Amino acid sequence: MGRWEPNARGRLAQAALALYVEQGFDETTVAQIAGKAGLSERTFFRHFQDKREVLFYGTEHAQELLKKAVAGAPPSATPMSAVGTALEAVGAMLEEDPERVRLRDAVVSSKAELRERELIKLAAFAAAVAEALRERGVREPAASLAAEQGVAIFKVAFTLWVRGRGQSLVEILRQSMRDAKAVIADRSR
Amino acid sequence: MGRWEPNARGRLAQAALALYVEQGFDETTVAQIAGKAGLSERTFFRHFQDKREVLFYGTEHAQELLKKAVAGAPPSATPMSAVGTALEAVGAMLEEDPERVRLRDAVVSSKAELRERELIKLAAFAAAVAEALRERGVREPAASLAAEQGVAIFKVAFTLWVRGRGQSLVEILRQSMRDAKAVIADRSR
DNA sequence: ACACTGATGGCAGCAACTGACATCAGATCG
DNA sequence: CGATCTGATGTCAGTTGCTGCCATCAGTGT
Repeated sequence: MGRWEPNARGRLAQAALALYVEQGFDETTVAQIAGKAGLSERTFFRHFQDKREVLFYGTEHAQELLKKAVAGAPPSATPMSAVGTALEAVGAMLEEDPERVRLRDAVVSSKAELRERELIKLAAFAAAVAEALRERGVREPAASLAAEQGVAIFKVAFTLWVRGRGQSLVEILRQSMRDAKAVIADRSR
Repeated sequence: MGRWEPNARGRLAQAALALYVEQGFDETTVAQIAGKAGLSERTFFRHFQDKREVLFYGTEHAQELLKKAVAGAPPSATPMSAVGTALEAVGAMLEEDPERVRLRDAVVSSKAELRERELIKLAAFAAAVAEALRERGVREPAASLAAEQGVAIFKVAFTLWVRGRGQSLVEILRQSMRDAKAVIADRSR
């Protein structure tokens, strides 16, 4: 498969993040991003459906990780514990490059349209997890509930991690899961 | 407070829903909506930030309902039970005009951009509930967790209701909360 | 050399959205 | 009752995200 300059998508994503951080999302034009990546505006839209989507390059990978982790959990595992280990796997992945994650999060958090896109990615995660659970024999609505609960816990833990200092995301995740259990079991005031 | 024709916002929302249902979201132009409501395109954007936002007219009301229900729960109520009754209140409200809710849901579900907007509204609900819980003295992260869990349960229950037949939303909500408890307590396979 | 395929660029065009300015209905005041 | 003031609306121009269409160019296989 012949190419011109390799990894056009990656170059676009990198250029976009840099420009969004530098001058803001609204103030950045797609033409600028494309130019910085050495491509035309038209080509940008061949690689990303949106001006926003470019910030979520790599998301599919995390989703695959989730599905495989759920599928690979021991048969004895309960739905919630399978989801828990899957979330920890994603958490560990994010901790490999925390600076980049925080930078991206700062951009995303600054604009409502970007938060929207993030939420739909999380919803897709939940759907993928629910499907993986169903393939393990978990029935509805337990599958969807476990998946949604897991993602909800992840959201809270991730926020704590980003806004906090140094503490390990995986640790925060484990603690949040314990807290969630207590809350939903009405063992909390 | 003088007006020309009263309730411009409501007229725009109604016209928009009708056109979105009739000819689809993408095929409908803002100028058409404005025209149908007897207003100009520019004025549409004075009432709604977006072409999408018009579908979520009335959301603030539901959010107020949520906050008041949480605030009004008896002091002895646990966070999760306070959230539960608040969700039931919203569920009951939706059941007052099920046809309209289903119609709106059909439009929203048909387009990713609209689902995005819906998700951010739900996130706003969660944030409002968490705040109301904090004002009851619930600490973090229990407040956020209870709120997020509640919204996650609501999402699942609402989907079951819309896709199902006749069954009461409030009933489905109650059952889903029981299911969620079992799932997260690992009492489910 | 030749055609073939897939990635790219260029261009035209629509529609969403914004800013600036004029205008008009109705309330308030003298 | 008329002048004025305020807020909602209309008009117009302009930017930009995004799409369709067609030409072109890099690299592959024949």
